[in-house]
Amino acid sequence: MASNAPSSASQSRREQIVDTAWRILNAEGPDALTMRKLASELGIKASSLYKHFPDKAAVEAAMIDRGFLIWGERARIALGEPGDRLTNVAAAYRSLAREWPHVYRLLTAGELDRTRLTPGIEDWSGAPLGELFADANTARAFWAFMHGMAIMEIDRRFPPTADLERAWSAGLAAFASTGR
Amino acid sequence: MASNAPSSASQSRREQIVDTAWRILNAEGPDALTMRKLASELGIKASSLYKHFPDKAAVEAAMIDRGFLIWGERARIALGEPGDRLTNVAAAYRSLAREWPHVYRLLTAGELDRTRLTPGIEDWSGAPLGELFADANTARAFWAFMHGMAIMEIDRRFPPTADLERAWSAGLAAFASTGR
DNA sequence: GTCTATAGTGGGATAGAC
DNA sequence: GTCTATCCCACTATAGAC
Repeated sequence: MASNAPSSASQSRREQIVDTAWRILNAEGPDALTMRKLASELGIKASSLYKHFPDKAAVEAAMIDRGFLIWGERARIALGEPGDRLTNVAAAYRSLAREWPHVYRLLTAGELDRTRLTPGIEDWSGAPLGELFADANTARAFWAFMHGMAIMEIDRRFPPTADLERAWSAGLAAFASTGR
Repeated sequence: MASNAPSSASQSRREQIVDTAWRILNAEGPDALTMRKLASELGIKASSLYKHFPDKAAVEAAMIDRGFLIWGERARIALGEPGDRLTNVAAAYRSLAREWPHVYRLLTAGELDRTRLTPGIEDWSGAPLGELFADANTARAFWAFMHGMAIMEIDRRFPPTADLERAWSAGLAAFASTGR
């Protein structure tokens, strides 16, 4: 799978910072993502970061922006692929969570300060789900199912003996038989 | 609804501490739950807490134990009530999250250090869900649906215009038509 | 845009007396 | 079981020089 998180083309300093923050969060988790560590990985001092971002929350918001962008792109790709669209979107969603579990939690856990995000990005990233069902309520229920499966998998909340492929299939079967 | 979190009978000091921690977490969120604050609400000094719990994580584990106990009790009550069992269990689950959102997050978000919990409490609390479906995989999918709905509601991830009652109903309808 | 230096905050936890 | 006193840590953020 092509990883579209760390772009390798020439980047602005801001993009470099977000890339590095993404990498740290992914590799070592949220406690490791400090302004000191972030600066250190970039070879500068923490105080220098404040020339590029007003505060730490702004760095995190930029990561969330990027995450929503990636999800929206992948969801649209999944809709265009051959086969069952529900299955394809679910597979794309799950693989995102498994690929970047810490980033996935940053994107989805807790309340969201939408004033710091690119306007409309959240709706844009979720729009493909609306195309899967005739009814918006069913689309939301399906979204909740996918998120529940994804977050419980990466948080290891299912019993170790659980067969998650089959659990996904069971949920997909339930929603497949509903108003589409 | 009877609130069974803060017991009012005579309590051990440990129980008093867990009660108070539960109340603080609920009222002010996780950042407010510090050992200093917890002690202050009890009228003692933070250092005294360490005579009752080895560290802060042990206090949190005791809260999680209590949360699982409450959920297991309520789920069993819901199974015994008249009407559709799927609907009743879902309503009990949702009301738990809405009643104590911060505690709900403590119970369900992130990885869980099971070595600190009462052995078996997690399985015991989740067992009633297994009785709702013939297939364990469908039960897990339904669990994920409920958790997704609950956490996204308290984290305010649905659009403000969303009708959550109808989204719950749509999901319940999907699972109702599946192998029971 | 980077540095040095530092302010300011708050937290978890321990030692030892009573 | 509670206290006082204290340690030690880590973090975000700012001021001002270069």
